[in-house]
Amino acid sequence: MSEREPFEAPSRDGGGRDSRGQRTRQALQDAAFRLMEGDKSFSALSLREVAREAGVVPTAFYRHFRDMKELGLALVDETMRTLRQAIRAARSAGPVVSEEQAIRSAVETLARHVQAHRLHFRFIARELASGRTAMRQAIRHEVDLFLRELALDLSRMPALIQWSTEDLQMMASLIVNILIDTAEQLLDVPARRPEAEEAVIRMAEKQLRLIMLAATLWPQESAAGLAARDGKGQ
Amino acid sequence: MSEREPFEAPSRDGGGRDSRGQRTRQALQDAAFRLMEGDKSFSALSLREVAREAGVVPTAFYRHFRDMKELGLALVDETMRTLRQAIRAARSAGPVVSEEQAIRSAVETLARHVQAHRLHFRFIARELASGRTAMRQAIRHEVDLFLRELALDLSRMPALIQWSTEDLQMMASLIVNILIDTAEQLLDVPARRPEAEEAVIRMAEKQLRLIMLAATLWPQESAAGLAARDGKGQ
DNA sequence: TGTACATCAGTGAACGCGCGTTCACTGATGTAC
DNA sequence: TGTACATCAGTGAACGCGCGTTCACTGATGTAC
Repeated sequence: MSEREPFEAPSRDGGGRDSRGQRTRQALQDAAFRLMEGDKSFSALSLREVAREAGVVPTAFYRHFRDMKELGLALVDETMRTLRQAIRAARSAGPVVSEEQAIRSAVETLARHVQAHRLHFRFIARELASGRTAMRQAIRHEVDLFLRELALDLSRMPALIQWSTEDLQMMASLIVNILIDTAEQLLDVPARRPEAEEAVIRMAEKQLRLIMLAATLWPQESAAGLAARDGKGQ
Repeated sequence: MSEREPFEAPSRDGGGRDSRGQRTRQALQDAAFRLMEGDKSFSALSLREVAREAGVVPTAFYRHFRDMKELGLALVDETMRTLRQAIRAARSAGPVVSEEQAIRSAVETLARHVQAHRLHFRFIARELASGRTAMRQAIRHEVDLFLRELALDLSRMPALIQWSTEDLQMMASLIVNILIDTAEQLLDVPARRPEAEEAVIRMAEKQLRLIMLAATLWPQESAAGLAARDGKGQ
C-alpha cells in the first residue's frame, strides 16, 4: 500500500503551484487513465482502485467527485481538451498550398497527437462505443461539432463550392470516419513497430486522396443523377 | 481444451427437443444478451446476475462454462454466426445488374439484419472497441476475413481489374468502414423513427456511390501519380 | 512578521452487500438388460 | 414394457473478499488582523 508519491506538478506546466486540492483531483484522473492502459474500460474501474492508484484513501475521493460517474465526465472533459487541440492543430497546420499537402499534414498531425496522448485517445475510442450514455453523448457531441466545422471548411473549397448541405455532411462524415478509424488502428499498432504505423498512415492518406478525387466529379453526377436516378447504374 | 458441444442447432426451430443441458446453456447466453440491452457492456456483467436472469442458481453456471470469459467467447461465436449470415446474404442478394443496385441491396440487407439482430450487433459493436483482448481478436479476425472476401469481389469488377493488392485492400477497408459505421448509427436510431433510419441509409448509399465513382478514376491517378507524387497536388 | 482561527483536504474504522467459488447433495434423464 | 443403475444438471449453504458509503477525526493551508 501507501504508494503516496509526493508528486511534482501532475501534468500542467511550471512548478508545484497548484493547490493541494487541484493536485489530488488531477492525481485521481491520472490514476484512472493509467488503470485503463490494459484491457479495462472505465466502467470496470472501482472507486477504491482509483483512490489506491492515486495514493489516497478511498474517502478522499469524495472531496473531489460525487461518484465515479462524475469522475468519468471529468475524464471526458480532459480528453476533449486534448482532442480539440489536435483538431485545431490539424485545421491550421500551415498554409495549404495543395490538397495533397493538406491530406498529408492532417494525417501526420493526427498520428502525432494520438501517439502523444495514447491514453486519452484510447479512452475516447472505448467510451464512444461502449461507455455510459452520458459519456457517450458528450463525446458524440464533440465529434458532431468537428463534423460541422469540417463541412464548413469543405464548403469553401473551389471544387465543392456549389454542393448541397447534405452532400457536404456526407463528405465530412466520410472523412471523419476515416480519421477515427485511423486513430483506432494507430492505437492498436504495437508500441515499437514504426513500419506498421507507416502502413496505417499510408492507407489513410490513400483513402482521403480517393474520396477527394471523387469529390471533383460528384456534382455533375449529382445533378444529372436526379433524373436518371433509377435507370442508369454504372 | 474440452470444447464440448456435439451441438445440434441450440435454439433454431421446433419445440423443446433440445436436451435440458442445451436449453440451459442457451438460456444463459440469452440472459447475457438481454442484460446488455441497456448501457452495460459484457465486462460489467456478473456471473450471478446472468444466472439469476436465466432463472438458474449461480452454481449451475459452472455446468456449462468454466467462467465468464468462456461465456463471452460463446457469445462471440453466436454473434459471428449471425454476422456471417448477414454477410453471405449481402454478397449474394440476387444478380447484380448494376453497381447502383448492388449498393442499394447491400445497404438494405445490412439494415434488415441489424434490425433483426439488434442485440447481437450491439454486442459486436461494443466488444470490438472495448472488449477483453480475446473477444476483440475473435471479432477482428472475422472482420478481416470479410475484408479479404470483399477485396476479392472488387478485384473481379471490370473497373478495378488491374488494381494493385494494396489499392484493393484500401478500397475494401473504406467500404467496410462505411458499413460498420452505418451499422452503429442504425443501432443508435431510436426504435420507432423510420425516417431517421432512412436518413442513415441514404447517407450510406451516397458514401458508397461516391467512392465507387472515385474508383473509376483512381487507376490513372495511381499510375501517373507514381512519377508526379510530390509535386502535383490538386 | 507573528498569532488566532476558519476552512479545507485527507484519515481510518466500520457497515452491510453482492460477488466468485467450493462443496456435498438431490433429483431428473438416459441406458442396459 | 419394466426395473436397476450410472450419469448428468441443478440445488442450497457457506466461505472470504473487495466494494461503495457513513462518520467523527485530524492535520494542513490560507486569511484577517
